[in-house]
Amino acid sequence: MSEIRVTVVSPGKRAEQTVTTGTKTWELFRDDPDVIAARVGGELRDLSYELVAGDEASAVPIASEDGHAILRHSTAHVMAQAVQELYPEAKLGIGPPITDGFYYDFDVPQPFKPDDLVAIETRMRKIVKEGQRFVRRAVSDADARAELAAEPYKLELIGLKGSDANNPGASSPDDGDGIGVEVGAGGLTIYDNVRRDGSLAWKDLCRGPHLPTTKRIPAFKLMRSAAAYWRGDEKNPQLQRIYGTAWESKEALDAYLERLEEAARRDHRRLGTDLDLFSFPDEIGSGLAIFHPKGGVLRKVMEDYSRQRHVEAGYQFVNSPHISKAELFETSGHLQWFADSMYPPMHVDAELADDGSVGKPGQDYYLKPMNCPFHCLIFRSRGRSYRELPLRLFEFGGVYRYEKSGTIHGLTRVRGMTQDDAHIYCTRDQLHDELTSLLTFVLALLEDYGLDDFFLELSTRDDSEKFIGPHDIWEMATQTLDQVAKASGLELVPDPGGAAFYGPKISVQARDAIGRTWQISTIQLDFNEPERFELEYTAADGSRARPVMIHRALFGSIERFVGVLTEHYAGAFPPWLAPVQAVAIPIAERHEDYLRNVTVDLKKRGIRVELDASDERMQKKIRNAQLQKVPFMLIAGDRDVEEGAVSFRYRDGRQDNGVPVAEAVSRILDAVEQRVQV
RNA sequence: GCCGCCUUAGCUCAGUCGGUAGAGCGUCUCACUCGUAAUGAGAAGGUCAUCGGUUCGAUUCCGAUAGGCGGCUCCA
Repeated sequence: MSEIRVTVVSPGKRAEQTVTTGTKTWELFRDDPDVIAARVGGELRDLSYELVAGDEASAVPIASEDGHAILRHSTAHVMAQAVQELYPEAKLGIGPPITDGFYYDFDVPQPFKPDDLVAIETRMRKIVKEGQRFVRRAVSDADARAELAAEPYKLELIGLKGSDANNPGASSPDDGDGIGVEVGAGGLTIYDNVRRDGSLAWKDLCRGPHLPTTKRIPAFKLMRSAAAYWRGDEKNPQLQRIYGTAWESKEALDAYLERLEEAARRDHRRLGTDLDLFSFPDEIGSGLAIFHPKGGVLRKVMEDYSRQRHVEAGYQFVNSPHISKAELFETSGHLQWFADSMYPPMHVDAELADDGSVGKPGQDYYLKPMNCPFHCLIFRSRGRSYRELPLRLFEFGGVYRYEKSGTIHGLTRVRGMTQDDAHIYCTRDQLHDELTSLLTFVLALLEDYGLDDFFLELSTRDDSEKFIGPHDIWEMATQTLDQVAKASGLELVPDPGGAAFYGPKISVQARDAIGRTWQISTIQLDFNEPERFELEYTAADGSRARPVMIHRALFGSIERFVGVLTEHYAGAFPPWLAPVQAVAIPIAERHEDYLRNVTVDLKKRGIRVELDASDERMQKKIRNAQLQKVPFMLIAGDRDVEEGAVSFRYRDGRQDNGVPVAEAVSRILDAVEQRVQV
């Protein structure tokens, strides 16, 4: 038996160690029960990994990011075993860890019902209790095929892995489709689940690594089941997916569940009702919102401020109708590409002659899904000079899209919306500067709204045939977007192949209360419509040239932005946006007149203030204002009236007593003008 | 669009193993005039989403439609 040198790496420390050959990784970390795996030479390994000379190993604690992923992946295996024990006909899809949990897909004859999940969870607890070991075993492709002959989806994955050699981009371990979790870049491995008596309980094609045993799963819970298309493709069969979560302790699991409940409390759909902002009456139709007075004032403030900023940024304001003849959308191309997601046409003016023959053919009118064709017509309405460029046309344009029913979601995915839409026509030479200033404009505006939980996504073309337009402008525009985005210091997520067919795009992706992302701002180049509308301007040398067109929306849609902002602030909007900025609360009825004067003064200064003269006790009035998340409460009783003061209460419970009325007024005005949160 | 689940008062939800329904909050009325998150009493309010079927009888069982929720796909 010989000896080898290995290095144990821990934060800020490297310790060389001599061990005998055949030493397993777990022996390095035997003193720490929280260690469930190791990173050896950059690769995650099981604790049963046999060390070789020169290995550098660091511990992976269960509560780390890697540790969570391993724990959840292992829990997914336990779930799959439980499912196949209970439903032997179930075929395995994939089962990767995801943010805060894991899922596993199954092809089963009957979708899972809520009771099934309870049964599966019970069976999982039994498997955990059994303390089955996860045992890694390398297999050849041929052996894997033989062993997994009954698992058609696994066989397909093995086939995909084979094709990877020729097509590295097909499915790498890191492209987020979960397939890499099953089949790594190297040779295939199978993990056996082995009972304490040595018998084989279950096995799965898997890259690993895993926990040493199922006993090391401290806390887990199955969350829900849902259908998912195999390999994410609508044309493939739908599998039944079960989502679950797993944590290093019962406490961590409870904290996570509490976090979900907290998120539900900030859900804009709930707050929309609680704060009386908006609603979706069934009578109107799915995805069509009405804004109540408080939501209306929120929108008005947003729109007013947006208009002001657009004036400053050199935009011109235009308007266009909500409907148009089909011809316009044939010219723009929208009908060819997006007819399915447009509301069907209104056929008008058709007349039949007495003999039943067509007298007058009539016209098809469509609700507009986009504002750009109208703006192109404005550009084309007369001859344009290079001196007018960049021409920036802005409109709060109402558009309607017949989104698939299953995608409708509160204000964040609607069928009728208002875009803060503008189209910029410029020369190629102006493109770089225009994109640069645009992105600065976008980010500044988002900052004004206090939004900070977002990232940028750069959608570019790939080599496929679907993209049109000159390569050099694609390249230049993509580079410009990339440079400007990187200079912003924000996370920039590449989205290769995600561009629209007619141009590259940069978008701002905001996260909602439970982490779903929604596109808000977008800046998009369009090499298509100037062509289709034959847009031209006269250049300095008298020649005719085609402008480049930029689509851009900052809120994206006002509706979605209201939804995102509502969740961002959990309904506690900063004073400048708050539907009601201050409530005056008299301690007794005799203090009403005094406070009424204060509110009159505030209203004159443009503050949205209400006097609560209801028949309630003042404690109840404070509670009501608190629940409505009103930023400021001005409370007055005998002492305040005597002193010409108010008790100035913030919605977080802070309070300053005896604040002179003038100071109270200026505090409110300042907060509103500075657009600060309080 | 696909899969599953759901729809009872303005809101949040009980309930009826098939015999047409309750609570809390909110609303209205009255009393109380109160010092920092719920004063008390009373009243009104529901064709149990809609339509069809089964049944002596349907809010309850079945089907369809609409709407919602969670995913998947999609998102110009």
